[in-house]
Amino acid sequence: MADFSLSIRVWYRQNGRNLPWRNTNNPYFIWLSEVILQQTRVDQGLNYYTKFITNYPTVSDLANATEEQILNDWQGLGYYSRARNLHGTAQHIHQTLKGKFPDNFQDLIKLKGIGPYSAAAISSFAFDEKKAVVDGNVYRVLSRVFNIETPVDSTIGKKEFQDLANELISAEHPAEHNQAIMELGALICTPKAPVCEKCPLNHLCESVRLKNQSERPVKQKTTKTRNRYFHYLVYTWKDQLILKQRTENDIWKNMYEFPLIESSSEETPHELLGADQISRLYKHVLSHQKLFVRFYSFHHQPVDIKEDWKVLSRKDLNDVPVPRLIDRYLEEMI
DNA sequence: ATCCAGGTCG
DNA sequence: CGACCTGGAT
Repeated sequence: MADFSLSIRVWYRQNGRNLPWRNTNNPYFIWLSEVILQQTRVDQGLNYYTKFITNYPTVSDLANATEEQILNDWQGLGYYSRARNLHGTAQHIHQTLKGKFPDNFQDLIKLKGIGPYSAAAISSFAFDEKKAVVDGNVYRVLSRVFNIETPVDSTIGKKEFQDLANELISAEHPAEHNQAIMELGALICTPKAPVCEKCPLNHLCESVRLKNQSERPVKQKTTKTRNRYFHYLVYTWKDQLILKQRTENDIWKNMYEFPLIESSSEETPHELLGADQISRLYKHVLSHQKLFVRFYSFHHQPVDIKEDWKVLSRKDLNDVPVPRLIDRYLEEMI
């Protein structure tokens, strides 16, 4: 199957996008880009990548920042554990590893926030190690070209696809091969309406022959979601308002929100009936939860300000990391 | 309004 | 193996 790698690499040289993280060998920059891109589209990730290499040009800069600063710059990207792990790993590299960035797959995968995909990506892109990446794009390309029905979200499937990817990767050009297969998945072998006419693999693709592209890849899990009912207390007076940090192992850990009453129904809790204003119902969907949210404004100071409440003025809002839901409400409120 | 994509961790 | 977030497509 030397044909596979050569075909996609030739195609990639002609058709690959020119993205900023492809013009560097700096492992720190590549690490940043891979973590940002882990669950994010390129279009959205671009601005964050620029922001991060500007604000934190070296791993030491990242290590010396506060988690709050990093979460704040990460705000809006979602999956905030990525930002917390990024910070923790930067500190680990800066302090324990004395600033020496791990330079091989085995050491990279030990780091918090770096799994098999990212370790393969960084080790191949920055150090030319022959490690095959397997991400969502690769699952799609391989399941179609080889007509594989094993569910990609099963333990057995993960191994099967990783093994196949390992067999296909070019020994001489592992980095280019990895870029090429992912780019093919992103631009040609797309989830819906793949552009098979332009695909360099169409002559050997089993899904093209069988016309079953829409049935690949196979996934088994259907995610269950639960409903939650949030009632936010929005105290505003003069230029001040109150936020509180989420510290539990729950959604949005270490991000800020208004003081919260959570209940088991959409019904307004009685202690909030005296609010000066009640917002519309916001529906906010997460991967495993659907939030039904109302904001209850009080145009005065709270009677007692709890220990863990943070009083701040509106101009300081930019420095506090908040989830998209809170950000959206603030935009509408102001 | 509903559906879907996407790596890592505990 | 279930949980984590958001935005884009339909």
